[in-house]
Amino acid sequence: MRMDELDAAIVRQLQDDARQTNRELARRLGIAPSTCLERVRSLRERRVILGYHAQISSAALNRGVEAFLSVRIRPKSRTVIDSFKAAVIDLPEVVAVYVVAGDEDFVVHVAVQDLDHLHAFLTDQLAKRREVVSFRSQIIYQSTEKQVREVLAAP
Amino acid sequence: MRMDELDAAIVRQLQDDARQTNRELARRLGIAPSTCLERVRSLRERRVILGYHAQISSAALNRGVEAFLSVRIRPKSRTVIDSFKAAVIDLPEVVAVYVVAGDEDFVVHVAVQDLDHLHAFLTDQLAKRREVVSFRSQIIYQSTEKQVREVLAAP
DNA sequence: ATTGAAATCCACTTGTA
DNA sequence: TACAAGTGGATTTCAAT
Repeated sequence: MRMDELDAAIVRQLQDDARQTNRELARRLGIAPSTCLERVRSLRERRVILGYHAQISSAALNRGVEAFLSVRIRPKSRTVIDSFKAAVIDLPEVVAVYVVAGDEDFVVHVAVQDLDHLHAFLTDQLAKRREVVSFRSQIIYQSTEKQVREVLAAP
Repeated sequence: MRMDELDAAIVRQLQDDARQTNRELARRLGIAPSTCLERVRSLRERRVILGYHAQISSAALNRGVEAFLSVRIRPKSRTVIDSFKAAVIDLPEVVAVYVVAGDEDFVVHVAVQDLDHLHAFLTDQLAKRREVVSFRSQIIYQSTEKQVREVLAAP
């Protein structure tokens, strides 16, 4: 289950470009294509690589406005938490749901076409729920995402 | 630049699995492989598809603890905003940086090995910066991400 | 585990409508 | 714009180390 330097390099490469050919990947790492293929297969089986996803322009999907909504709910019982999470993730405006510790209980990442739709979502979908005590909005002006590199364990 | 139903279907498929072969993709959509290839190429050229990325298990990368840090800075000048953003994105603990409107100015998504490292990051890296007025932490217990589907424009 | 070689499969181009 | 067929190249398997 442990990752060596080669696994880490493969992971870095595939995070950067998941569609590069196996040959190209092998060449960059200085190993044989068959070895590379076996490594990648193992990483998938060990659930180090969880999947391969195309990154899509939000604007092209007609979702020009994104926001984080930090939501406080009550009561904080498992059933209420689970049902809120399940209901919210199914809404088409929602991109991601995070259960968090802090002032609020959830962070909901939404992506909508414009500010009107954001407002409509807040009032018609979120505020209407009885378990929602309060929420806070953070409209996203810019976002920068990075590759996640392995943290080396102490030797 | 406009997307039709076929483009939307391709985008959905590649969000789900970016490594499926062009033939497989074509078969699912009921079109010829050459047609499919041309469509995908066009989507890349039009910057609808921005890239292809492997999704990696945080735990496998030795980053078992994730958090959102909402940060207030001062002054809110462009130079300070830009330099804070540039400095923070380069820190290895940081996964993503969002410039936001709301109570705070930034949301910083971090992924670290454990709570000790989170605390060290907050005190040694974040709180030390002179432009940081205050911040708020939300530790992520669970996260659920979704596919983003196209919002259809009104006909 | 890693490899080279063989066999299968696919990407990409071209030609046609 | 869509398709079918062809070719060069890639993926994948496997025997050997």
